[in-house]
Amino acid sequence: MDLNNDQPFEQMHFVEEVGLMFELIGMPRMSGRIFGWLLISEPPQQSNTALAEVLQASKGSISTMTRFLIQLGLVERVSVPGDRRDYFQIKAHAWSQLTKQRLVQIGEFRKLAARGLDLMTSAPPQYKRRLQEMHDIHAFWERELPLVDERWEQEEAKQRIGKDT
Amino acid sequence: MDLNNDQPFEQMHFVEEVGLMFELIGMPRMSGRIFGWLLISEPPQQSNTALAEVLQASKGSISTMTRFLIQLGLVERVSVPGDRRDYFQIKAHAWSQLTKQRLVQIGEFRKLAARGLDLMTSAPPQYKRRLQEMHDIHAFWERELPLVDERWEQEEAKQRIGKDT
DNA sequence: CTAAATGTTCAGTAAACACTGAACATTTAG
DNA sequence: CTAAATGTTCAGTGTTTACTGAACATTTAG
Repeated sequence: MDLNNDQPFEQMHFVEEVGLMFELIGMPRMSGRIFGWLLISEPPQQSNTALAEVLQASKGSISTMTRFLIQLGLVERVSVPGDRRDYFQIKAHAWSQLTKQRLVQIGEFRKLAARGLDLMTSAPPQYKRRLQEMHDIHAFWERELPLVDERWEQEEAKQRIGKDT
Repeated sequence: MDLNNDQPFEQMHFVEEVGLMFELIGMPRMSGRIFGWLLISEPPQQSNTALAEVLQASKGSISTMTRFLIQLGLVERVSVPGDRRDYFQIKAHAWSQLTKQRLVQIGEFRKLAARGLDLMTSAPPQYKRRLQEMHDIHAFWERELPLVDERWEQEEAKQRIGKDT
């Protein structure tokens, strides 16, 4: 393990754990490390160069992965007048973005089930149940997910009252 | 592309699409192919040998991936008296199983956020917002997901009335 | 018993993927 | 203009992962 940097061990451990978590859900570990560091860094804005140094990673990797995180909607690029460096920070409502992504996935699964049913029009009804269930549950979540997400946003807005912005 | 089997092109295309979908969500493509075929096969029960033949895959791969699907709770093994082959079929309520898996993941994210907040006890409050939001939204989903899932099971039970089992 | 059929395990291989580091592009300062 | 700083792209490399095929185990049939 290369600990040739001056970050407290616990912070780097946290970063590594977020990396492993991201890997678990099918994303590059390095994207998780970046996200992890952006969760705890002070200040929350960090430059490409700073990230490369803290995470002991190549510029190329950082560049690719920050773009990946931006594309996911989890991170945003911020620039400061008179400073040509780009800074990155966690996007507000990053997690709702992920929910929206998930919604697309659910839609794909529903469509796939529908296409499967098309292939089985002449099959006995009990053979179609598997696909029918797959179709119906995804159609159900496609309806419900946005409603729950909306409730979250209302609840969050309520909490923010009295805590300024 | 090896089409050295007598399955209609459209069925194999469907199988391949399910394979790609599984890959997209971080699972082995072959596990998706097996699941895809089990969605449309007639009958819904298929033996290890039959799967290997239809999908043009090795016995080893099929053996490993069926166990993987069983472990996920998506597929179950069924045996027939007087037939020593094992058969596999899609499990009823397979998708609710996946929801339960997802719930565990959400819990892990919430805990991770909590651990992050522990590292920042002495940081200025506005720096803690990122982690606070991460924590709160996951705690929210941890409460809501089981409720929505329960509603689905009720709705499904309603639909089954009049359609026998 | 042997032979055939079914299934699992695992070492080795092939393919996919993350990551590095160098070359290149662009901007800013002087 | 040049030099330094920042950022991107991409070919090559190393690692991880999926997959194959062979050896082995187990069951059934004859």
